[in-house]
Amino acid sequence: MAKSTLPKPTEGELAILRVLWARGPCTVREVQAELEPERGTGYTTTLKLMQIMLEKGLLRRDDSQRTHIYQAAVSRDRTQQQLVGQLLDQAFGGSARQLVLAALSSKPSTPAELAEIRKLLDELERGSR
Amino acid sequence: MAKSTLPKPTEGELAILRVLWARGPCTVREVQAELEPERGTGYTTTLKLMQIMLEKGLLRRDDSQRTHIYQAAVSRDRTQQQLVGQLLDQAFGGSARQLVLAALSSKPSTPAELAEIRKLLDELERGSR
DNA sequence: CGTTTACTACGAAAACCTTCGTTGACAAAC
DNA sequence: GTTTGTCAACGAAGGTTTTCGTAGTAAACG
Repeated sequence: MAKSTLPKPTEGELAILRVLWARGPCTVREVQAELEPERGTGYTTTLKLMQIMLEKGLLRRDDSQRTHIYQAAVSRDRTQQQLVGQLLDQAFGGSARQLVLAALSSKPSTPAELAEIRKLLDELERGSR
Repeated sequence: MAKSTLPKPTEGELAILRVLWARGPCTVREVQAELEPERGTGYTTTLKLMQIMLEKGLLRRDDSQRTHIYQAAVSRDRTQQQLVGQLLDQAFGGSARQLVLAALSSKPSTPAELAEIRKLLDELERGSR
């Protein structure tokens, strides 16, 4: 290991990662097309951001063709865990219970979703860990 | 209402809010003393940050005495909800279940804590919303 | 009083993030 | 082969965050 030192993605970077996680390897143009409606930024903005992310090690790219292909270098799960862990420390004093409470009350969950979370608890308790 | 437009606290600001939430109204010196070990920043840094937070509306202060007394102008619950809601959208596509999963696996929880969360679920289900 | 101490205010510097205009290279179309 | 369009690279500007040095001011003390 050695990847613990990967920087925390910024808001703009996270938007790009979202696209790459969902669609797999993409060109800048594809990412830009996906993001344009929601962010309204131009092509060069997205390009620049992705180049910076490459330098930071958040993305990888294949530049053997004229049109470069980018992909995420960090996994979704790992990044989500990093972000939530950080929030846990910074805003919740490490109390997972409080975080869960805030999460569930910030957005009304469907009963189905609550049931799923309950199932999750069962698994966690069983497998201890 | 009208407070929905309060800015999202930055990392440094959050550290200050943590202290004020825990200890109630404080002088800059008190906040600084609390933060110094963990952040290593000087007195004027903390002061400046708190002054900026005052401008942003994140803090209130009583300056009737020479030594000003600051307190949080945003509630802990509300801020936590704001932050977690944002993270939910930006990194979890709105899936509370995934966020809870990440939270619980990012830090091993004690069985006691798991039980508490379970109780929380019960309450949420009972009281709906 | 005059000196020391404690505190706030101000300004500026450094780092980072976001944005975009411009340029040059390459390829496809005519 | 020239024109037209697409793409990556570069650099710069504007904004925000974080940091601190310096200076001014009120209080405390002798």
